[in-house]
Amino acid sequence: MPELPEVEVIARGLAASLVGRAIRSAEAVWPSSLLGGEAAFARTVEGRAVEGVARRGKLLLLALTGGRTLAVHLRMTGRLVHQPLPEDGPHDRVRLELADGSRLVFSDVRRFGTMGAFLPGTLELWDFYRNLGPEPLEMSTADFVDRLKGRRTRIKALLLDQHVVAGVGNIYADESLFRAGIRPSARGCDVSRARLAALHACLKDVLLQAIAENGSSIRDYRDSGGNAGAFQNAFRVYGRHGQPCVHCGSILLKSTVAGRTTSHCPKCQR
DNA sequence: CGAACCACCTGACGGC
DNA sequence: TGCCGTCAGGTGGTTC
Repeated sequence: MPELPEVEVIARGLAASLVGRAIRSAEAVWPSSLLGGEAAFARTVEGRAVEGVARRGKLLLLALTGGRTLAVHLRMTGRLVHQPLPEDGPHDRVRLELADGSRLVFSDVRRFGTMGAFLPGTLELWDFYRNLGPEPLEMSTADFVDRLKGRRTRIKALLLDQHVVAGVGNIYADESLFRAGIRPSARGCDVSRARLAALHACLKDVLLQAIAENGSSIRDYRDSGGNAGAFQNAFRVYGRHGQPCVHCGSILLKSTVAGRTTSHCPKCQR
């Protein structure tokens, strides 16, 4: 569910409401959602205060006192919500009771999401974290182009590969490729450097616009305050197969690329 | 190296 | 009403 923009919105919301608050206790309603054991998790976070909230790719990173890090990957249906008035939900997986009586809840219908607590210096040992590619909003266009240019893989699969670029998912892959006029099934090596540079610009544009609109809510996504986003109203291709292209009126096609449902315009994207 | 599958889970929706 | 197939913002592993 949440991709880079949604995770960024959540991180900003949590930074505003959580920094300075201490974790009194941790309760794992569904311990399998934790990386590592429940006891070690509780031991690492209990008594620690939140010093800052950041995002890396689709990962939420809460910096805790003592150099510890609480990392959360929401996968498809995860939510991380700060509740001033704690209220149990049917899909709560981990509940963190804060010293002021509020609660930080990690809930996740499909249970794909994970939460892990890391001691100083150990986050970098986690394969998923260590192998993340650069941030699309921070990397140079030259670096972006280089990472896609030499590859025979389909360009949409490259965008979705978190080792190539971190944070892009199905929505923003389709939307950025449409804006750049590139077919999702084109191979990286078959797209010119100029068009790859244009793709980087379009990707940054669409990510920034989505962040400005509080992310995209299709069914499950909610920000840290439990509110929906609005960028779903700005989709040009995602989920619109069978409907007319906003640019040329051609019927948008549906296909599968990298195992994911894909929508594109046969006329505007080459 | 690349692509096509399956797996992990639950819930919503459409067809019959 | 209810059963069944299909699909979903992600990632990881296997096989060919």
